[in-house]
Amino acid sequence: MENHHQILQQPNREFTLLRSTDFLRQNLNLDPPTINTGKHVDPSIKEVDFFSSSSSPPKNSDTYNSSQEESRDRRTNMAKDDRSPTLFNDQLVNTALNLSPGAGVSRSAANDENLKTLLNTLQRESLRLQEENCKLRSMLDQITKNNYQLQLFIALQKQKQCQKVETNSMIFGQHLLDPRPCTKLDAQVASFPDDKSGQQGDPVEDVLEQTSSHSWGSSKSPTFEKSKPSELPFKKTRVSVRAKSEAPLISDGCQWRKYGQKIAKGNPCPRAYYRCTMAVGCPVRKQVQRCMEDKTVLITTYEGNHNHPLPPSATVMANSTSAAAAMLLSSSCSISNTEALSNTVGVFSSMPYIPMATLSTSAPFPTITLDMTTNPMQLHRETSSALTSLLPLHATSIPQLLGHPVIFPHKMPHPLGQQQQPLFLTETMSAAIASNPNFTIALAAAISSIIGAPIGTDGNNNNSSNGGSHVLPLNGASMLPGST
DNA sequence: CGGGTTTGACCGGCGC
DNA sequence: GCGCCGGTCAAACCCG
Repeated sequence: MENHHQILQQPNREFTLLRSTDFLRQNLNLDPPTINTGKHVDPSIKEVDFFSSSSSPPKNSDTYNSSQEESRDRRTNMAKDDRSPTLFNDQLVNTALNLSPGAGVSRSAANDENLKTLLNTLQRESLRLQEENCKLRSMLDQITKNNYQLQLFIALQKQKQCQKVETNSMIFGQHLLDPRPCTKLDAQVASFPDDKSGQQGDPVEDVLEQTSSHSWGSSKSPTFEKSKPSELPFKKTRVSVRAKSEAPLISDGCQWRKYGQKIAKGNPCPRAYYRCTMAVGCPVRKQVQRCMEDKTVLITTYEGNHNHPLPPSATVMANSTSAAAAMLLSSSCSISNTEALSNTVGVFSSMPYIPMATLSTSAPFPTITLDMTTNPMQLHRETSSALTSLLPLHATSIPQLLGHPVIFPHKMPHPLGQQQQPLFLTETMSAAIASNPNFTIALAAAISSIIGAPIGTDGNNNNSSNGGSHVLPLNGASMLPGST
C-alpha cells in the first residue's frame, strides 16, 4: 500500500494521501468494525480504494482529479471533523494569494477583501465537498453491500460444489443428504447476479433465514413437520453451549417446557429435553446435561430455529445459534478439505469473542461447539478494544471470551462415546449474548467472511488431545492478513 | 384449574 | 432378529 502514502506536490499545494483505511475512518467516521449502516464490516474491507475503481465519483472519472477530490475532501473533513486547524491553515497559507506571513507583506484593505472573498469561496467549496462526502459514503455503503453479496455468492458456490460431491457420493451408495434445500440455495445463487441492485435485505441474514427455518424434523413429531418441503433443512445441525453454571438452566430469553429426561449412557447426570413453548409448533428444542467430568459445567445443545418473534433478550441467542449452524453448514460440507478448513478457521479468527469453537461432523448431526469454560489467556489489546465496543460485558467476563484456540476436528469422537464435543459458553457470556444484538451482527459478518479470510495454514495443527484436530489461535484477528 | 414437571413406556435407528 | 440406546410421548403428579 505504498501508493497510498504517495505525496503529490503542486505549486502552492501539497497533497498527502492518507492510507485508504485512514481516509475511510476519518471521512466516514468509521469506528471499526462497524460503519454507519450499523452492520458489521469485515476487517478485510479496510483497504477499500474505490477511487481507483471504475465506480469513482461520476463527476471525476479521471484518476488525477479523483485524487484531488480525495485530498480536498480529506482536508475539509479533517478541518471539520477533527477540528485540527493545521491542514486548513496550511491551505490558507499556501493559497495563490501569497498570504504567507513569511513574505513580509502588510495586509492591506484590498487583501482583506480578497480574504473575505476567499473565505466565502472556501465555504461554498466546503459545502460542495460535504455533498460529495455524502455521495462517497453512499458509495462505500454500496461497496460494502456488494462485498457482502460477493462473499455470499462465493460461499454459496462452495456450498453448491459440496452438494455436487455429496450427490456423487449418493450415486455410489454413500451417505445421502437431503438435497431439497440445496435446490433453494442454488436458486438463490442463480438469481443472485440479477438481484444485487434491488436487494434490500442482508444476504447473510437471508442465508441464515434459510438455514434456520427448519430443524428437529423428527419423523415422530408431526407437529414439527409442518414446514413445506422447500423449507426443509438440508442438514440437521446443532449448536451447543457449554457454560459453567450452578443453575439448572442458562437463561437464554426463551420459554421452555421440559418434555423428557433420560440417563444417557456414560454419564450419570440425567439429560433433560426441553421444547420451546413461546409459540405453538415451534421446532426449537434443547438438551441440557451436566458434564460428567465437571458437574459445574452445563451443556446446552440447541437445535432448530424459532418460527415466531422473539423478545430482544432471546433474539441474539437464537440468531447466534442459527448463524453458527449456518456457518457450520457452509464450512463442514467438506471439512476434510484443506481449503474449507482454512475458511472455517478464518471465520472463527474473525470472531475473537468466541474462546473456543469446535466443529464436529460426526454422526448423528454436525455440531458446532463453543467452549467458554476454559481460563482466558492474555488479551490482545486491539481485540479487547474491539470486543469492548461490541459487547458491553462486565469487565470480568471479557477475558473469558478471548485468546483461546480454535479446534476443528475432522472426526472427534467424544471420550464418553458417541456424544459430540459440547459447545461452551459461560453463563456470563450467554447473558451477554442474550443482551447484545451486536453479537449476532458480528457473527453474521463473520460468516460472510468465510471466503474472505485467507488463512495461512498453521503448521502446528495437531492437538495432542484431539487427534487430528486443527488448532489455531483464536485471537486470530492478528493472524488475518491486513489486520493489525 | 391450568401449566409445568416427572417418569415409565414406546418407537426407530443402529450395531452385532 | 435381537438388544441397546437416544429421543419422544403421555399419563400421573405437583404447584401456584
